Amino acid sequence: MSPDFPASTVRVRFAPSPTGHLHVGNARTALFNWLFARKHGGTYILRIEDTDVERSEARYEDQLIADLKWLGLEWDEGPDKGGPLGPYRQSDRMQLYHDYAERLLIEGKAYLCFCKAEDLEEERKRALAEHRSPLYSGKCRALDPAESLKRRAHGEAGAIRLLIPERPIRFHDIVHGDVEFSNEVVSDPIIVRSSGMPVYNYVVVIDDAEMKITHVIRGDDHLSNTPKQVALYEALGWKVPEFAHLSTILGGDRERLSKRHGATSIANFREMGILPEALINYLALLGWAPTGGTRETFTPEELTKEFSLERVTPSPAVFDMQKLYWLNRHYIAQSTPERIVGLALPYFEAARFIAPRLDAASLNWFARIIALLAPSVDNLEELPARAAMIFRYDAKAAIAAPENTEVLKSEKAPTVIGAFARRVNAENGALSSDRFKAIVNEVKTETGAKGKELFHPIRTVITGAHSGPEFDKLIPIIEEGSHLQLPARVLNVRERVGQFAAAFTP
RNA sequence: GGCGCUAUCGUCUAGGGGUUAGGACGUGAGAUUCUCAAUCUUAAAACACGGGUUCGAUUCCCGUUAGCGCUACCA
Repeated sequence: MSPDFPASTVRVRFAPSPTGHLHVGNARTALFNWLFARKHGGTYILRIEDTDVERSEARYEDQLIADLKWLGLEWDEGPDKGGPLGPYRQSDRMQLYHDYAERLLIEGKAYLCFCKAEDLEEERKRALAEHRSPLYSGKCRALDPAESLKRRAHGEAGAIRLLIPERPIRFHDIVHGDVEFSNEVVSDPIIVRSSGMPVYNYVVVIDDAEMKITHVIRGDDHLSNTPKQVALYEALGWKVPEFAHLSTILGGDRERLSKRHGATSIANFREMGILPEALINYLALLGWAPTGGTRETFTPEELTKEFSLERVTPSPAVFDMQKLYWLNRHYIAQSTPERIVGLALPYFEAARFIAPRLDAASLNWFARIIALLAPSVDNLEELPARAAMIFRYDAKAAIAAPENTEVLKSEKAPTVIGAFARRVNAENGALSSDRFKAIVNEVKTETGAKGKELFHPIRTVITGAHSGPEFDKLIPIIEEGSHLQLPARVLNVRERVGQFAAAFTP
């Protein structure tokens, strides 16, 4: 905890650009801001940074808000909620940026620059080619301010540049410690484009200061921008906030996590059936560890209690899907069965295994399938594939499947299948799991097959695969399913055996 | 190119001037099960390299290397 900021005054913000889906890096930044605010009884603000008009879209803002809410990271002030220091969308704050820029101009802390963008680009390229730093020459720095103002009044378009003082810029970062940049590498940055549109590094300072942000917690891709921003705070005579720059999240190849690494947006994880508490828990462990470093599972409340920015690691972290899955399995097991059933339903509807709005009997039956399969999946999206052998049965495909050839070509397979089929056909009514067991025992005695050589062929006949869930629970589910109204009728055991026997020629 | 940030098992990390360098995921083995998955038990697995400082360095300092970021009238 920072001694400079009494608990009640802590104000932090998450400030995404609505230019795409919320991805894991941003979500982790949002989470750490949220945790820090909650921990200190502070205020958590959502601000939309839409100054890049070409890339910003309203639909992304809605998506962002939906993703954040799904994660449970509710904010206290924001564009949808309002608050005392709004508006919370940068496109609604243009007058403010304009006013402060004029003030800086009048006070001589900034100056007008009439250099052409093409010329600057040319200069830049030349500097790079000659292995020099591509810094602004400072040409317009020498212009007479009064003269510049006059030129602007006459319609000449000019950008506004901040005057960087001739001394090193220092600031403190909670995760990186003291950081120092030479003023020579900053060079007078443009704060307002010649079009009148202010740039990010400028508006972020105006907004953070106006919104009384005490701790700027964001990705470390902004670390190199921070000296510009600190210079701006100082030019405006404002208190510089505390910074905490969070490390980058990388993919398995140690490159910055991106779409080609697979699922990276929060929406992706939700769609694949990752529970929000699992994702929150995983994200918290990416770059942070509790005191002692031996505990892995935390509810959001527990995280709030344990969290501290001082324990955030500065080094980049590789995203590990397997560990996320492990946490997801943990939270699936912790969840109520009703919740998992509710979350699983849409996947089965999409697979056309069930129709929307199940009747009570079907729902009850469905819940038993989920109870049987959910404990062993990484995510909910895997469920329909695991349950497919209940809903669909294709004897010919099972016989043709390469992974079954070893089982079906085994010495005892034909006799086991024959003996099993004969007995199942002799049964009347639904096959109970006790009757099933008795039949298997009789087949065992008759054929002398036991263990895998007995069960693998039987399992293949019933499910089309030689591995799967326990028969004890599976047999009743299949039998009862055959009486339900479903998009495609579930075949009972006898029907399966019949179809298999008809198609099977040893 | 310049500047900055980073460096403990494959991965996420704890730790810290003297430790059997701890935990977790994953991996291997065993248990359980007809089987697969899950689960439980268990094992293997790390201080990037080179110089200092020190009685002693993985830990502190400096370099090297590597990775990443910034270097825009993008955010």
